[in-house]
Amino acid sequence: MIINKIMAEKNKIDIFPSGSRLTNQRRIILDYLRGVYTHPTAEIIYKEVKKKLPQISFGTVYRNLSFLKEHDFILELKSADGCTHYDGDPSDHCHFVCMQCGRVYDLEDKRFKKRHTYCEKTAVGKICYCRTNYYGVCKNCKNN
Amino acid sequence: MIINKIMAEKNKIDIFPSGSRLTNQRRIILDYLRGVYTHPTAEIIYKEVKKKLPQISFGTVYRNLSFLKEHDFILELKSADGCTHYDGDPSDHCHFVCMQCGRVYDLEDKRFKKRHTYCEKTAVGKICYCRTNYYGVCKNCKNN
DNA sequence: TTAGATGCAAAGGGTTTGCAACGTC
DNA sequence: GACGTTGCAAACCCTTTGCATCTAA
Repeated sequence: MIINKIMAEKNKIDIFPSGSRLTNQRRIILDYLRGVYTHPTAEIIYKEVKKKLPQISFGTVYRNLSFLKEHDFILELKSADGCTHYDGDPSDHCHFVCMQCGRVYDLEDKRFKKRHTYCEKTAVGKICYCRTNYYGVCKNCKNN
Repeated sequence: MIINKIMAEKNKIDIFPSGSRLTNQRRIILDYLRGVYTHPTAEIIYKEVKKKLPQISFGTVYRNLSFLKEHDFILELKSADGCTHYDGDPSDHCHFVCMQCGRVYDLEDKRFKKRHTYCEKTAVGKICYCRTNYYGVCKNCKNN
C-alpha cells in the first residue's frame, strides 16, 4: 500500500486498489482533505463536501475516510477532544494538538522532525511506525 | 498540579486538591491503576474495581478517571481501538500500541526515551508537553 | 452486466449527565 | 451540617451498519 503513496507523490496520480471504484464522493473528499491545512473532523468534512454534493450522507463520508485511511491516502488522528481528525497528508510528520479547542496543526519546523528508527524490535513487539503529538494552547485560543 | 506528582513520588502520599474528597471509590480506582502494568480501558477498570466495590457504577468510574487525569495522577491514552486507555503512571514515557488488539504497553527501553524539548514556542502555539506512540503488532497477537 | 458504492435511517458503543441519596470533612 | 460524591438510568454523541438503489468499470 506504500506503493500508492509513492505513485501519488511521484506521478501526481492516485492508484486506487483494483476492485475499488473512484466515485465522485471519494474524489471530492480526498481533494478537500488535500486542499486544507487544518485537520478536519468527519463532521466538518461532511459539511464542506455537502456544498459540492448536497446529497452526500454521513455514512458515505465515514466509509470513504475509512477506505482512504486503509489505503494510506490519508491519516487518522485521535484527538483529545473526542473526535477523530483527518489529515490529507499521509507523510511522516508531527502534530500540534490544542488542549483547549482540540484543533490539530502540522508542525513543519525542523526541530520537530522525527528522529526515530523504524521496524525496531522491542520487548513487547515489532514497531512499524510511530507518531508524536505535541500538546499546548494554540495561538487562536490564546488570543481569545 | 505538578506538585501532586512530585509529592506523591517523594513522600509516597497523595495530595488531593482541597475541596475534593478521598472516597473509597477514588482510592481503589487509583490503587488499581497503579498496580497494573497494562493500560486498561474504563470498562476493564469498572469490572476489576467492582470486585472490591460491587455497588460501583460506570458513572463513578468515569467521573473519577476524569478527576484523576485532571489532577495529573493518571494519564489518558487515546488508542486506535476507539477506547480510551488509562495509565496509572503519569511520568513521561512512551507507549507501544498494538494495531491488532488495541492494547497499550509501556516502552521502558532507553532507545525510546524522549529527546524532546519542552515549552518551546512554535508557529502555531507554545508546547506544554508531547507524547509519542509506537505502533506495531504485539507479541501476544503475533503468536495467535 | 455486476459488484462496489451510495443514501437513508436506525442501531451501536463508549462516555456524560441529572437527580436524589449518601458520606466525607 | 454542608457540599462533594455516588448509583442509577437516561441521554449524548460520534461512528457503524443493513438494505434497497445506483453507478463505475
